[in-house]
Amino acid sequence: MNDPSNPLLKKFSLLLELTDEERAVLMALQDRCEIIPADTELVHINEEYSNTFLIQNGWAYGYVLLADGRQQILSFLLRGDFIGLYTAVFKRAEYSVRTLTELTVYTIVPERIIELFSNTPRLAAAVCWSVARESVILAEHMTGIGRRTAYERTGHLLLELLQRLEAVDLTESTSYEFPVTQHLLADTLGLTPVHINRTLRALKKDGMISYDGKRIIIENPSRLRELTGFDPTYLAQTDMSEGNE
Amino acid sequence: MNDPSNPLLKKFSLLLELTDEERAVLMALQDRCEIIPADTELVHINEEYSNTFLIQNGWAYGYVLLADGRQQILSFLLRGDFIGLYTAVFKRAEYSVRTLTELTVYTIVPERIIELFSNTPRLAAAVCWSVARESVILAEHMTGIGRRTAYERTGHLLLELLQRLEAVDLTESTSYEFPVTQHLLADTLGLTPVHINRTLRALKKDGMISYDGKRIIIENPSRLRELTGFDPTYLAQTDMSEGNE
DNA sequence: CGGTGTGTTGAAAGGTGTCAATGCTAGTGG
DNA sequence: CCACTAGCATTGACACCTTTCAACACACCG
Repeated sequence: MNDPSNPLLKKFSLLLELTDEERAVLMALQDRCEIIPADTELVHINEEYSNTFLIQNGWAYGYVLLADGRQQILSFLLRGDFIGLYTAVFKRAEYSVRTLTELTVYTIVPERIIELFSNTPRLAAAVCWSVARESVILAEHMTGIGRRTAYERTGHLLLELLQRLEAVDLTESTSYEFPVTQHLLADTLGLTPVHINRTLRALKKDGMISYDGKRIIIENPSRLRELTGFDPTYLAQTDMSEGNE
Repeated sequence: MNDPSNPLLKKFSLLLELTDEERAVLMALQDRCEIIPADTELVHINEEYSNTFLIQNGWAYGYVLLADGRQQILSFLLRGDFIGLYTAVFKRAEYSVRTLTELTVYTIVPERIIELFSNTPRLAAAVCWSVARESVILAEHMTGIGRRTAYERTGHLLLELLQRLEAVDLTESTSYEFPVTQHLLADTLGLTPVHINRTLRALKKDGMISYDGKRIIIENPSRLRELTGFDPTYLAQTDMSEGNE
């Protein structure tokens, strides 16, 4: 019951000192473990939520589709991230979510999340924190797309992913597996696949990264941080309001 | 105590049927009414939150500043919107907030918000809903900046504002006061002031809007909705999960 | 009345998009 | 084991949207 490797316990432990009761509630929240194939739609925009998941392994992404086929990737979802958490507060999904790789998830019974609010206020606050954090990451991506050059925002995203993957032990030094196609990367950064390709090559040529199609190596993290104005503050996972601890 | 014109009661009433006790708690949340001059910094990024407000009148905006002076406006905050709500979950501000016009606000004691989580779970869920809604609007702006043309995203924003202002009785038919400078509009939409100017003129020339520098009139809402792919679903204020009602 | 902020306009430069062709790799089936 | 295919990455030429730079008009205000 106190399995320290459990992703949900680990995630929430960063935010607050969990009591035994809270640990028990969190463990009970997690139903069963499931494997979902790559490229599967998990949440469909405007439809009623059916499931909530916590990612154990693999990548997924949230996105919005425009009428003419253009799409915008809103977020990459990694180990420890929730999928469909909004089920706790919204009736219908506000955007779609799709698996990128094969995904190992813990399924979560949505009703249990709602019960959190009644019975364990500190955990409710932590859920609220998760929702808010998503919004912070969105804000950062938005300033990227709106005000950074292609070069800056591409580097910025790669650094963000390094940081987030590091927090869940999916990096090796400054490299990580990167299952994102350039087309998807383009839809994330508001560029075209062709231009993403050129930008990646520019990053390679400048000695900032290596990339063989499967794995990203950040060759010169500190220089890249300078060039892209990357400030990891927004990713901090330990700054929950003390009033809830 | 049951003042139906109170903005906070009105806001939350849309989400759930408030009990008398909940009404009382919400009223007690609101401390005093205050007037803040235009162009005042209310929340400073990375600093500890000092205040939470609920807007009664006037405009404010959230923004992020890059090192070299570039800035991205993240959101416009209107009547009924919270400022610094994140104080409930974050220790430090994730972005700055500044008044655009003179602002009439209700001040809210942050500690009281935290108490909400312990004592009135349904209100806690409503706060969480507010946080989530912000994230939904951010997502929509992001797809705008990332995947829509200057013309589309400008029209889209003007339609969004029409819809949001309508919900708080600040429109006259399809027109509303618009205190945003073109420079600020540029920083919102990821464009330059010059190009915003040209885009607004194009919208005027096409008979979509009128604009005299102070007031926007949407001349042809349905056509503009078509042209910009505006789907107001994401702004709905009545779709909180039933589990919390 | 001059200063400052805002809006407007034109010309030119440049970043990014579009179009199109080629190469590469993995998977499939004969 | 070898075509064959499909998807993705790569590259070049060119077009175009948006930016940059610059100048001017206008309103507000001390």
